[in-house]
Amino acid sequence: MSQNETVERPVNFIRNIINADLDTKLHENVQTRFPPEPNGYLHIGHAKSICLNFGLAEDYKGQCNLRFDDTNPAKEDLEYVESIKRDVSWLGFNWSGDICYSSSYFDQFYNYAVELIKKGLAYVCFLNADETREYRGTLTEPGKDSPYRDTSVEDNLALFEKMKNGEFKEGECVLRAKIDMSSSFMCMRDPALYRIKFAHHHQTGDTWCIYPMYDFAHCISDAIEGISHSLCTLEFQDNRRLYDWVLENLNDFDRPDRPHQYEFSRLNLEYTVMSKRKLHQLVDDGLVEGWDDPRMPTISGMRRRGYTPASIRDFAERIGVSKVDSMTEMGILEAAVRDDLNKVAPRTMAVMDPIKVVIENYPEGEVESIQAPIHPQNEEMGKREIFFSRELYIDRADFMETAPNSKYQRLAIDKEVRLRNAYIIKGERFETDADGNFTTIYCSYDPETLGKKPADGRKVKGVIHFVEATKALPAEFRIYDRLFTVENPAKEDDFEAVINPDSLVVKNGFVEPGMAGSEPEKAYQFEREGYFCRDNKSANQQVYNRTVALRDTWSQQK
RNA sequence: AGGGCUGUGGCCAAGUGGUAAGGCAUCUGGUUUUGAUCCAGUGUACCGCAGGUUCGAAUCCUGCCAGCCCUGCCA
Repeated sequence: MSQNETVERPVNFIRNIINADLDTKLHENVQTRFPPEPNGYLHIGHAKSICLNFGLAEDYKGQCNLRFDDTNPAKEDLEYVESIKRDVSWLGFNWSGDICYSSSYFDQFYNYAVELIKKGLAYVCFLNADETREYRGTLTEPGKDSPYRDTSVEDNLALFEKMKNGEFKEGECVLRAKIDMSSSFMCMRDPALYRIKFAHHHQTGDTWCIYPMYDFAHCISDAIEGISHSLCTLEFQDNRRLYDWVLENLNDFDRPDRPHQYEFSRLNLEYTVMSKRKLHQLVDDGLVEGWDDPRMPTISGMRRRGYTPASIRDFAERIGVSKVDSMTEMGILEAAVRDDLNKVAPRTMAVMDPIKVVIENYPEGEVESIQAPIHPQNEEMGKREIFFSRELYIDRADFMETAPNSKYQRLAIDKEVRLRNAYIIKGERFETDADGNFTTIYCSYDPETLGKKPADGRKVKGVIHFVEATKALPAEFRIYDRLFTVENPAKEDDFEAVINPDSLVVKNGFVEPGMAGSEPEKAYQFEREGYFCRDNKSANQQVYNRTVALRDTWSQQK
């Protein structure tokens, strides 16, 4: 085993390759890169790639670049480069050195294209898009050579220069690699290397009117940056032949330690969509509030929802890396957040669907202060002040007139229950409105049960949460659920038709007064309910987003 | 015979010839002023199927089946 190998992380096929390359001294160190195209917001699938690339660099004491793959100005925008930088930083990763842009290598790409032309390996082709498609052949039939394939090197050089100088119209011609029109790899049938676009580029302005294609730019960018292991997703497996072809035909890069591409499977998560196109569509069609809607699988959405960087990194580690097309259960993501939040989230109580409770034997006008632990398993987090008085709120779900069975542990008439952090109370009677909904529950309390069990030894198993009515702060709760009703919405003809109508349910209730100064994005556990954070877009109001509910083994049992 | 990949318990995923890790989920106990957490325990996995090689195969060979990707001047 290589001494460079670390023991903490789970093994995967990429680590095996790296270990082998280090052992054979093919590479001295590990250099990776995360290469997003700035044409949308990052999502949890990107997070998997970010954690992989940056994680590898960290573990092997190598480096990882953040490189914007900005070769198509028509689709890209500065807004996206800003959001991507923000998301990567938020996840806790530091790119090595300055941010990289493929566009900063445009001069070099141009020169390498000239090198290929001079070697007779590239030519300017005037076939239009339709003709090119016809000439390409099909999956089962070879293509045929372009009539421009045998243009002389001198003419190609001149033509390519004219392309650069804007002497041709958009779409009039492209620079193509001269490879093999009968290759079984479609991407090897004389692929386009450069196309004309009179578009303003967010980095290079109007300097260029020709832009390199992904397959030409990506491998060279990797090589320029000295990337050792270039990791991408499965759909680029065929493209690897072109990646290799380009580098092997360029004098600067035709060497054993040039970058090599390895492909892993992209993340698919149940009940959501991961393609940028579909995510764009949800935003554009107004089906969600925006890229950072807490129901979106985007990094910014998850952040607003209350996910932490630690939980996302842990998730990435838990799902591993392989080449299998897979569909990951939401449960793994949820388990990862719960594990993190359970440790760090201060506990507090919130009543999201309030019913008034009147403690009839409690003195009128009196408000009692109680010190409650901020985290029952972690004394060091200290205490918080909560209140108790004659009037309280409990959650509607915690009261029934009569217990349905012996397992019922909540409040009912003639049944005792513990109020979390406070006294044991007993249901006495109730009032309803005209529709039969409970409006007020009248209870009695046992004054000898604050912080202790009943002296007579009677058992009170149930515990419900509450807030004191006069000091409670009104708050809005946004209860989020899966965005789609089916496991794999991408498979639907119209994925927007299977959006979960209950993916957001808004409730209005109360939180403890101590929540007045709660920070946006900071995780709290509303005891017995779940993990919540103050919405980062509603800073002046008491608005809480539910990150994830507590694990519930009870409601499933019926 | 287009080509490239992949098939290990419900979901992820180790394993690369020596007799199937781990996580999530499930279920069962215990603790508990969160039906949470925590603790302990819990799986007959025909290792896609069928042959073959071998003392021995998830691992090697052959054939088959299934799924995903490839015919953008997108990435």
